[in-house]
Amino acid sequence: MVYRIRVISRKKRRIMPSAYAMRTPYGLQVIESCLSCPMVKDRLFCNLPPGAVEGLDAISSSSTYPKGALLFVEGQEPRGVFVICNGRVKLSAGSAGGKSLILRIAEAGELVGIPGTISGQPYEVTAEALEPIQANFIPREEFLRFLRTHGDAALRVAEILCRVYQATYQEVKYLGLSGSAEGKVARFLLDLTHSCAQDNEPVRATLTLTHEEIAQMIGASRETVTRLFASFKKKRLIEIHGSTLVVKSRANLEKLVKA
Amino acid sequence: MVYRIRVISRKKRRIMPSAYAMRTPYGLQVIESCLSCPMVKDRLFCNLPPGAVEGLDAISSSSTYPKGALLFVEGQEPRGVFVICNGRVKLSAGSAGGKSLILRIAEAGELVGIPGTISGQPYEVTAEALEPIQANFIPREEFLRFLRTHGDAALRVAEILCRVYQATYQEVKYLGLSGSAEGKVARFLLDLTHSCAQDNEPVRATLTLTHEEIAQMIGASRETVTRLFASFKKKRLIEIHGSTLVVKSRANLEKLVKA
DNA sequence: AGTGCGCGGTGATGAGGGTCACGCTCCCGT
DNA sequence: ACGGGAGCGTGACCCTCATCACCGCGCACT
Repeated sequence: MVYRIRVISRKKRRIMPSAYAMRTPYGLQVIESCLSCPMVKDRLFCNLPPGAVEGLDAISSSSTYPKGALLFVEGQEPRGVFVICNGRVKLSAGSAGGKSLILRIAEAGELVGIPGTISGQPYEVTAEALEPIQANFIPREEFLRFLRTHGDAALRVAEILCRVYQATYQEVKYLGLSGSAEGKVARFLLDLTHSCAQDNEPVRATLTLTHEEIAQMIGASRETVTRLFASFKKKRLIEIHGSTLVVKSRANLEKLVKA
Repeated sequence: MVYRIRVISRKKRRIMPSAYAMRTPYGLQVIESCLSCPMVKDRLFCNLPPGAVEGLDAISSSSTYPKGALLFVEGQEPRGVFVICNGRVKLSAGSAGGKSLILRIAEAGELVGIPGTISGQPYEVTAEALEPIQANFIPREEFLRFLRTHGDAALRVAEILCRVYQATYQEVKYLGLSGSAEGKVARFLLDLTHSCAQDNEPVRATLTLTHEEIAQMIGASRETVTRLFASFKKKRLIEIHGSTLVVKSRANLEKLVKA
């Protein structure tokens, strides 16, 4: 049950989604404010009264980070909140003993560091850029002041917090409710292809995480993940070609989750 | 790894904290509104502008529930939010297969069911009264309308959501980061006596949960909890007299957590 | 080309802990 | 008084999975 971090160093990522690739050198500010760029997932602050978005723009500053950069680390005093413009950010928790657990992967449009920023408690997780990313930073005090004067934005933030909570809750179900490692991997694969609804059609997805990272997400060892992937392939449940994953039978995977 | 529910029926609780004991028959409304009664932990809606609390009073209705009553169950459409006036409420998640996992125990003054109410997603957990309780219910629509018109209350709700998130995050650390069952139980005991700060003085606490429930909180089997309690007693780390627990050495327990 | 490193794949091994199967002690209801 | 049920205690068994120790591959350097 001990998931030691085998490698501490920055990982070279083999798969680099070209959409996110940053051609600019580190530190160069490319977009003035990405609050105005399309927020793919959350659309956090749209539908706000006129003036609100401008107010946000005024207090936020955009910058880029190289792969492996740490936006903040566990236990740090909360400085503020980050809005991810593009790229993905890994949120993980460590423990004394070198174990590490990935809570979620934040994607473009998501907020990172809100719980700490709202509550004033130290950041509970460590945020690391999985790729070169661009993000907006909003300092805590300014953000809180903004929320106090824009009640509807506060409600929006509450909704976002719900989503963060939901993700964490998912993690709990991973770790606690799926009895076997087999069930966890199965559930992970189902979550990956969650968006595609049809039940028994083969579903494609892109596997952007290493076995090691998957292991840290579901609370298992790297070897177990490798072995179970092999086992699933043998059972014709999945296929893997390069970095694309094909789920052949969602129904059968679901059976494994329940078992 | 399968924590089957051995017993489904309502449990008779041996320890009944007299402070919470309801002398009134089920259904009788005792206090008109408990929003005005002391909110021990959260003090949720104090410091709000005049009129706000009254507005909340107007849309909330108080009632009592017997031990074992379900405020809501997992998967249900969110009807609204509950404010616990006294008594404790168990929030748990089940899985197909009879497994069950306790996420947290909500106490007097806490809100129950907020994530669902805010986000509109079905309740993710089941809320069951551990004792006869009294609670205020605020319907979803009214609550949202109230938040929209009272921005500062929305911010307060965001803070409360943070706390809910924190609790869930704790749970994740239980399940994922503490390698052995021994570590989990040790961490649980430390959390129990969390408030008492001194490090090596014996600390007293009241054990209100059964071994089975503790097992469900930390993701272990009932037998393991029993065995580890015995082991800790043998190692002079703790003592148990009736329902009171004495932690002799927090420092040594902390060593076990790290291991 | 050579070398290093990150990553995936696999076998052997062992222990931790889940499960089953009991027995015991309270406490409650009748 | 006497079930009966809920909760605790404990022994035996055995399966899962973490761990260690390898190897091979491919990419990115210089």
